[in-house]
Amino acid sequence: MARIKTEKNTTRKDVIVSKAAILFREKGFKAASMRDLAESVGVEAASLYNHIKSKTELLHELCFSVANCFLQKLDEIESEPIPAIQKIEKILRFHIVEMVNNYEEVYVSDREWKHLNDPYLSNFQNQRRIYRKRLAAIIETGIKNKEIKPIDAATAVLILLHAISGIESWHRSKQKITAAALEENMVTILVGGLTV
Amino acid sequence: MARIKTEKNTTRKDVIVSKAAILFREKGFKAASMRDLAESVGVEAASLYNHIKSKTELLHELCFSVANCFLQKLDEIESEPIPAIQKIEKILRFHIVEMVNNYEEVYVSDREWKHLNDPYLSNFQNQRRIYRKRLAAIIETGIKNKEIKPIDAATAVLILLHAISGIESWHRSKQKITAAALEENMVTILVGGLTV
DNA sequence: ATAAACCGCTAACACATGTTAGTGCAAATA
DNA sequence: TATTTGCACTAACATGTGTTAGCGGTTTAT
Repeated sequence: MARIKTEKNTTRKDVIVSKAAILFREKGFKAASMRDLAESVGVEAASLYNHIKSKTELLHELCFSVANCFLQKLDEIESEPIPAIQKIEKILRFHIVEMVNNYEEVYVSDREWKHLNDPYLSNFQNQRRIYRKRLAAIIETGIKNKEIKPIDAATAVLILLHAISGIESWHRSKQKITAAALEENMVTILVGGLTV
Repeated sequence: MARIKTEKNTTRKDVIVSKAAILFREKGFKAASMRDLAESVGVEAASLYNHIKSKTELLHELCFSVANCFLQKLDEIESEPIPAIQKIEKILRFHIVEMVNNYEEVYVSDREWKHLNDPYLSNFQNQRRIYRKRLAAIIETGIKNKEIKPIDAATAVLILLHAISGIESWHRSKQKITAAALEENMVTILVGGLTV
């Protein structure tokens, strides 16, 4: 009957959500059972329900906390008075750092959102669509200003975002280069690929 | 008691595998049930087992047929007497075309292989690792020959492969540019990003 | 110290899952 | 035509699933 151990400023629910992220990443949302999660938290499955409403609630929390984090940063960067290509680079770096540091959450948000239920699902998809449109708009500005090659902006966004999700492979690989080196390499290739 | 309809030179198993690809892509392997699959084939769930051994067998078939296809092409391109950067471009174009044309299969192979069981799982992971090493070797040759920027080859591979898997978004999007335009844009950005 | 809130437990549920057994019709083969 | 094989069906099973009910102890607040 040992309680879930919490560190300072974290609720027991936080602990569960964060263990869920790890589990959902490694097995996928559907394949991860509440009994698995319970075991990794150190408790019986039914006990989880003293803290959460349902399994999907865990997915909501993960998906939307990640989405909000990126949206907020985009707001910030969009309003800075710098060239478009620098905005793109900043956003790219932020994505990379987030993917490196909050791997589990970001990965789950990226790959498992399909299993959200409406209305969360449509909501999430909308947010995502709008986010990409805003990125595309920045790129188009850069193209107008001759900072960026005249390419299809939507395609560029697609490449950027998916390349970032490739950091998953870096996380899993044995001989990792440092996170900083990874970041520089990615920026070199991707920003280099966009720049005129 | 209507039989599964087959077209010329396709077995009933082929029909099942190919419906499975569609289903696995849209719901994920775990979330797609044999009853779902049966319905999409137009038959009762139990009837599927007259043609296949198990649900995972479907995943084997999909994953390894895609993997073999790419391996074979790599063999071919590797032995051509052309500069490294051109080899990379050729492979990239091949990946793009495959992802555009055999979307379901390639996507499933890329995202759902986690749910394979040993020994298939280790096998697949090995093939994948080796494939990436071979791509990295080509890039390293290109770096030595001053065709390609001095970047970390493994990171470049990771970006290339994941960028390609982003074609998923293109498939889903409403206002698609043409497949040919997509290919050119991707090559411009990615090969451009690698080239010195 | 007493009351109240918290929280982990056992037991159980309703249901979906992959899969097997066995039956009988229809197609292919002889 | 006769026979064998192919194949779809119904029924069922064993297991894993998310989740609820209700008990009793522990921590927190009064």
